[in-house]
Amino acid sequence: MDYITSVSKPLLVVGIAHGEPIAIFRTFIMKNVSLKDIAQKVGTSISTVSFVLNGKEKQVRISDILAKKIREVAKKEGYLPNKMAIGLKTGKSNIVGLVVDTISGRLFAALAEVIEKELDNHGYKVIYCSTGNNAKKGKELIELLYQHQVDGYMIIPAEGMEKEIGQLEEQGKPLVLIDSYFPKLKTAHVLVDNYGGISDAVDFLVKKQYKKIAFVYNDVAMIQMKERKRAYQEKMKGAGIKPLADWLLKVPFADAGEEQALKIELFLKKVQPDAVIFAANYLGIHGIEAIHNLKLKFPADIGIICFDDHEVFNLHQPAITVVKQPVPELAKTAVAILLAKLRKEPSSAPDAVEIKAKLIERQSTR
Amino acid sequence: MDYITSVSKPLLVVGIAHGEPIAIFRTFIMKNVSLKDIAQKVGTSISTVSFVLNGKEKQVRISDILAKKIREVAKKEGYLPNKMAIGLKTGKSNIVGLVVDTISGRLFAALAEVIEKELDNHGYKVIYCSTGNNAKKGKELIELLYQHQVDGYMIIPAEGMEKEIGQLEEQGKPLVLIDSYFPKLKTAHVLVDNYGGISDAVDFLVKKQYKKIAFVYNDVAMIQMKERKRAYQEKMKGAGIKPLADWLLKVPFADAGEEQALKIELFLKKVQPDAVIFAANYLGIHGIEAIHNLKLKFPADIGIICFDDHEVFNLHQPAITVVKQPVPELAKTAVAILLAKLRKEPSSAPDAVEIKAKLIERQSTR
DNA sequence: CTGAAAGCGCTTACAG
DNA sequence: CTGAAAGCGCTTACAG
Repeated sequence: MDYITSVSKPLLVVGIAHGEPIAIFRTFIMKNVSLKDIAQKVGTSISTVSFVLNGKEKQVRISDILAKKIREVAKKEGYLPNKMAIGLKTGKSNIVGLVVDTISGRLFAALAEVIEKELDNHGYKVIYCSTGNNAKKGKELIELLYQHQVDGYMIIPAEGMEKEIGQLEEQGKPLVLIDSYFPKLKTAHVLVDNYGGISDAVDFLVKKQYKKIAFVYNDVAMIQMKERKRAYQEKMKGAGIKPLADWLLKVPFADAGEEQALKIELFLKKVQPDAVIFAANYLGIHGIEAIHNLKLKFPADIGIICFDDHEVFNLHQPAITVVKQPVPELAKTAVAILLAKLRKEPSSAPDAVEIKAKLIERQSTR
Repeated sequence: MDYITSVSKPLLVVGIAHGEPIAIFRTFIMKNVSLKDIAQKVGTSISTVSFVLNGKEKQVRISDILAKKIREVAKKEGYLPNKMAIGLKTGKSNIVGLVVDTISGRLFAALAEVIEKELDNHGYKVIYCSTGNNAKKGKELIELLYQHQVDGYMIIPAEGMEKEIGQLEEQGKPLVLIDSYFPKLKTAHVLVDNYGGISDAVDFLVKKQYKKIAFVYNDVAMIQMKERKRAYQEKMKGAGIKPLADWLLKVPFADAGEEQALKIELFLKKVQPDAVIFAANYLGIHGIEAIHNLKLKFPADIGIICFDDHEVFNLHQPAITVVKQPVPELAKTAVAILLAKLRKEPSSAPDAVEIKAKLIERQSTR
């Protein structure tokens, strides 16, 4: 590790706040203060303290003086309830588990921000976990969340998670899937209108007189990708163009980035399409790399359009035309469904929602 | 919501797995099976079951037959230990809390992936939380993690979290800061060599004969940004160039993206530097927008260099020269420090590490 | 070799 | 108006 430039070993710091008098910190120090401690200090019982601190003093008719005293002491001592104990007792955690495929994906980042904010407004915290599209990890994570008594689940499902998701459902756990679902299960889900999005892309390219339109997708055998592919094939046929088998390129999801770019490069070189649809944003990114490497220019040499937007596409010169997923709407809708389930409301809203994607024309098509 | 395209209300699914016989699911169903249940089924005591399931059968000399039986029943019943109960009893959760500023940032995404994998190898799961650079939220999140008996903390500190971080330290909680730290506290931390990184950038530009080098930074009053600014000022002076006050632009972190781009645009228009250093990657992204809007070309009209890499910079044409943070090394080092603390090892490694950044020349400078 | 019992920190009927 | 007590599901000395 010749990387390390400068190191220093800090002093052992015990109870000292550098530059600050220790007394100030003492007041706010987080100790393991329990209800028992407070009860003793105040000279009352644990139950009374619990009632007051949970705002149930009126129901149980505890005197204002006592209640006030209890609150004061709790504050002074810096009481923080032990969530483990509460969870064990009540079976509730006020936590929602969000399971995603990869944490570095754009979809996740955009989703997470909205979901965290929305759920926070309702008193729920979010735990994130990522499966890396690995079935075993997915199973483990769901079990882990289950063991931690998570109240609700939001899952971007991956291959191989069908069984665990089915089990959560059987248990009646509040659960909503995002971005995909398993057709065999009737789990609540919200996702983009994949079929419609790719249909729009094909229509758009056909109207622009593109003829040889290629389609680059991945090997994730989930409904969202299947729908995109189906839309491509049906719409092409509808336009009177029969796409040859070799106009389609399936890039393994697990391949390294450079490997994917290389495969796309070879594909484009061989097939020489006049336009390409990339069925996922990361494929589009690798596609741009490939096109750069081939020294092709777009839209002059080739037209491109990508399903799902990304910062890169907007900033690129020329900017890339995309089919944009309404990610904030997806997130909000999913949260709304989950909240209804958490509240055990007779969900008035539909439990299976598709939201339209929107084609945004930029400069990567003629 | 005219966005909604098609909706359908699934059947109520209770104990039915569509297309699969119910019996198959029954076997694996996640019930709330407890030690007590297993003890009853086997006809032994809770403690014996606990010992066996925790692999302590040898220590306590439980007969192989009994142990085997217990394991069988546990498996058949789908026993999953209640982590709340374990946590309450042991005070351990096997969870590490990772607190970041924003979850959609590149730094977070790259860090999270490495951290999750490394900690997973050691039996720890990760909970992510984001503060949105809001001091109040930061405080709440640390408290929340504390209440959930998290075993260790990895924190990208933001302004206003000093007190809580000091408290964690006083409590002797395993804790390591990433990307920044508070000079007054001696908390373990690992970050990039900010001073060296910007120094290299200035040297590089000076060597390329740039004279009027501007510096765009933000108002986050944390050490990492202060160091970057200090490096700019000192190195410019060292090169015999006295940067005027108006060569520096401080962009409020809280501003919306377009607002930031606009401020940078006006700044560049007014100051007309021949090169700009952007002190954070998102500033560079807004800077590129601004430069596009001004119809300037780089490197012809202006040279640019950005602290911290981003997908956008590599894919942009021309690609942007950057000072790259060694994010995986940061993450690995931080995890190593934290693990030592979790194991209560007399940390042999240094507790304060700076890792060198690396200048990557691309095409945005002449 | 195995079990009864205490206790982690809470909540919440129940009794007074 | 307030307190004693049971119990959530575990772990772990302790006793036999």
